Amino acid sequence: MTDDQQHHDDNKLIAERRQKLDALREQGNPFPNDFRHDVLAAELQQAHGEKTKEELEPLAIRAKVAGRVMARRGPFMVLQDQSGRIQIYADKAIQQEIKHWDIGDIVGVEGVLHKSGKGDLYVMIERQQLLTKSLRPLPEKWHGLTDTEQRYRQRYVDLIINEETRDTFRIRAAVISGIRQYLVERGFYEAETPMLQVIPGGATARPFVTHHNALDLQMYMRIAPELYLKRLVVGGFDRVFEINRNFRNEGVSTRHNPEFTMVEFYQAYSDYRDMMNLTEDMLRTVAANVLGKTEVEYQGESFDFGKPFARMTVVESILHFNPGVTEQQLGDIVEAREIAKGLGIPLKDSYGLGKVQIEIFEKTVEHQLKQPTFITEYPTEVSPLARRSDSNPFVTDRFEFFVGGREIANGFSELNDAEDQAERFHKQVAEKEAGDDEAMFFDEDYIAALEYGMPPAAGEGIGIDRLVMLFTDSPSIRDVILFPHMRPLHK
RNA sequence: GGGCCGUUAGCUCAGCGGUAGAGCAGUUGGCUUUUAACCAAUUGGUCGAUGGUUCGAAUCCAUCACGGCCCA
Repeated sequence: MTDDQQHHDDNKLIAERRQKLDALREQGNPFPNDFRHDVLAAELQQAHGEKTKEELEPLAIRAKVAGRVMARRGPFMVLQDQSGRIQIYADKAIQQEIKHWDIGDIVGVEGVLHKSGKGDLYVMIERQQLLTKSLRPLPEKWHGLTDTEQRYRQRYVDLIINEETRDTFRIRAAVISGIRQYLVERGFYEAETPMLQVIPGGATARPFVTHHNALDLQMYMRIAPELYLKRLVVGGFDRVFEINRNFRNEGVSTRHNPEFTMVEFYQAYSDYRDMMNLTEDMLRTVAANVLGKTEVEYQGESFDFGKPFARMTVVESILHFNPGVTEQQLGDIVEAREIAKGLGIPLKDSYGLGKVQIEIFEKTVEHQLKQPTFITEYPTEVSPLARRSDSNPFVTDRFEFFVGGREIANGFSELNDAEDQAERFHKQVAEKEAGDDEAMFFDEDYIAALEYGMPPAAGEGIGIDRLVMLFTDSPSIRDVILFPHMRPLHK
């Protein structure tokens, strides 16, 4: 596209700004990079916001601030930097000099800090520099950018204009660093395991398929880091974790994005009960540190991370939320199938009792688990990587964690019996061959690792996105992912 | 994949068969310690796209695109 066409395509607002930029070019480089701020807006507000005008004036505090012009109010402008906002004031002479500044421009300003009659801090401009000309007009100052599609497609605009969006991603960053700090303080090593895998393992899900040209090899985007992290436990990393993306080739919804962030961690010489205790303490700690409290307000409901989390088994929870159902019925494959059919759950012939129970659980219990709740004793049939319960081989030493009716975490005592693991893989392969494209592959090397011996261990994965949704009162997972996936626009 | 809803100025939205509108932003001027600053004037549009119905379509119908919510 030629310059002429480019200019022709601009609307009038952009064309006007482009003319100002052209004028700046004639005077020199319009994109200088020699201004250095020495303080952030929020630092000024925090240090001096409470001072009276009389207290502040004699101090004659000098400040260099830089940021984006967000509003104009007579001789004042509002500057926004990463930390917050500060006003700047231009006398008549300076006003003439900065007449070409537009809302959205990035500027640097130096002067003395003052307080206005109404009690707001401002920097009285002595020297000023336009650092970057903004060519596109920002959305409206009062309503901000509300169009969901544009907020997701142009997140940078959303971040400039909507403070709630900035807050959401600040909290996200704080949650991730809080979890990282919690684990590191307890002796966990952070690891990075392959995102490109030849055998996608560690979960039952449809993977993304890709191709490595040089090796001429079909590869998969990982669906979980689990099997690699447990190889590290075999290798002697008794406490290890990874915070990174998983990819699952599934639909998108308010709760699902094809790539999402998990923290997975493994701890040798511990079991699933230790993991539940750790989870409870970690989430309580992170909530307190990030939110300043342990009650979480979410979409009109309140969830209390301060109280001990409820714990019940899969069967107990089904009985609790289905008063007409008895434990005997749930334990019988024929009767359990009848119950599921009565609930309108489609069943495959291949489903065993454990799978049927979980279908009933997901349909009738999951969405009702509002307050923080651990559900334990998941059937072995649906837990191909978890250790069987010593007292009841039908179930595993596994739990899932729910808040607000959503699964947030999944953990278990690890299966470290190589022969049992091989058998479970064989079952998965049989299911895959029967048409279940979510079933697992047989991972020979993982079996080999277990044959070297993995210490008794437990591990867990926590869905970061869903946790951040809770902590930021976000109704959609897309609100907590900076650049959620969208269909490309044509042309 | 199915159902419902949406797409109009840079942004937020009215208009729902008869000349395309408002607020903010922009431009010009005034004011000059403002707080969604204010006052006056003013610019700005393939009404998502393509077909159709009609004397006449932003408006009704169909198809498509993109998005949202709910369901599978």
